[in-house]
Amino acid sequence: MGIKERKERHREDLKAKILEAAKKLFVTEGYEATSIRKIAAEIEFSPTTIYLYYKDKTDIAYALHQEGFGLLRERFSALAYVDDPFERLKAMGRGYIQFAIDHPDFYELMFIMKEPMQYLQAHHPEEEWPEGERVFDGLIQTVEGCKAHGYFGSMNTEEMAMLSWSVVHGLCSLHITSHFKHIAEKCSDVVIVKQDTLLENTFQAYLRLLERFK
Amino acid sequence: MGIKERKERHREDLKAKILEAAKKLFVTEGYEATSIRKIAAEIEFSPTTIYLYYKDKTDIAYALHQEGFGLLRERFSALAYVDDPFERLKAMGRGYIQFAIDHPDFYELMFIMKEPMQYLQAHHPEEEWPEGERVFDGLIQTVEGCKAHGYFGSMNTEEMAMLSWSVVHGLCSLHITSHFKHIAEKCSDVVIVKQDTLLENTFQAYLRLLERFK
DNA sequence: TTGCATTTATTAACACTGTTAAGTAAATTT
DNA sequence: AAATTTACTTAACAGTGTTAATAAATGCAA
Repeated sequence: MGIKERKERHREDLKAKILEAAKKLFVTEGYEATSIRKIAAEIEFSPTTIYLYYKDKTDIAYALHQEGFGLLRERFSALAYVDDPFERLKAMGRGYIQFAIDHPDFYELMFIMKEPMQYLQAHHPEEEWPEGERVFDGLIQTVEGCKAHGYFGSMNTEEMAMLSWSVVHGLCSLHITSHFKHIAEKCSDVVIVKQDTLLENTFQAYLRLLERFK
Repeated sequence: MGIKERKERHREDLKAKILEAAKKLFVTEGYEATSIRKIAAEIEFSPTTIYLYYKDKTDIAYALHQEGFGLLRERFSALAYVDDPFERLKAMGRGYIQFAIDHPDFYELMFIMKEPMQYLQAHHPEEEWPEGERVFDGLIQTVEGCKAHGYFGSMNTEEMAMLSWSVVHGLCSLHITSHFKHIAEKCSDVVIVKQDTLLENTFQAYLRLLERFK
């Protein structure tokens, strides 16, 4: 009974091809400009065929959102071997920021846009955002490790993780939406010139704050 | 020569009426659902008339963005009389968070969406986002006051302001885009139940961090 | 007051968008 | 060989932002 399997394979192939085309358009032209019709043209199928493989556009958005998390995890995977948890926490923060700079469109899809989360809520209400949880769990464990090494004495682990995430996300989010750019000129204290270093400096200010807790 | 003035008044009136209609739709149905045609129907004009008063849709987005900043400043104005700068800083943070909870759609337009900033860049490249700068200046001055009272000893003022903004924006942004909701369940340490208190608790964790600097 | 010019608003249209219902052709099963 | 399922397409709906061309209202000079 290999026919059914061959068909299933073919189906998976086409689904992957659609996503590949969507990704290509998304990376080069952004999410809004990535229309169903353009994806269809890219793979030389009719637009309605897309709907046989993806429920709607938010479904594709979520699939791309998952791709983005794959890239982020790839970056973080190298940090698993950093033994000192505080060093790891710092490196995670830098890695997160660098990811946002390197892949602003993916970052937007993963942490700024509503569409992927809307899809999750609408079509899989039972599942709890596995991609996000997986990364957040890594953060929780790192913070836990920091506590074991004498950092953040009285602080709640989850709150500390949440705070660390909020800091770097706040920075990345304001950077990507170009809110920073319009405020950065004010902060031209000779030192701060490049926008990226403003991100780094603010993040380092946060780290200095944390180090006080040793 | 009062005719020209009367016309100008009439023109301003209609421009205001358009914005009022846009605001009404925007608040009740969100930005995406606020179409030019709907705004036009609301004020009983043809859709193209809108373009005689606003360049394009991002122009309207920016006008609403300004309205939002008016609301935020209104909230902050009451804090000008809080003498202790650290108390003021804390209150500003809480006020900012509460604003995001009370007016999520405005918050989105002000700090998450790209459209208003795009309009600013495209049509007024010389101006430097006056709304944002005005609020940020208030923050800078408050941080400066904190330093004068012995807080944040060695820290750079701008970096400290940036960090404070990033923390609260990170929290609000993740809250509004409903990224928190899908992670919050994991943090159900008996204590943390409501999502809003998770925001408050994380913010307080940040404040505890800051207080160490006294 | 009449005729002309300017301002203001409208109609019609372009080029798109996501999405669905209905129809067709090919592959598979009976 | 006939019937049925699967895979895909065509046509269409209902909307979007935006612009060019046109009509109506207004102000001003003769």
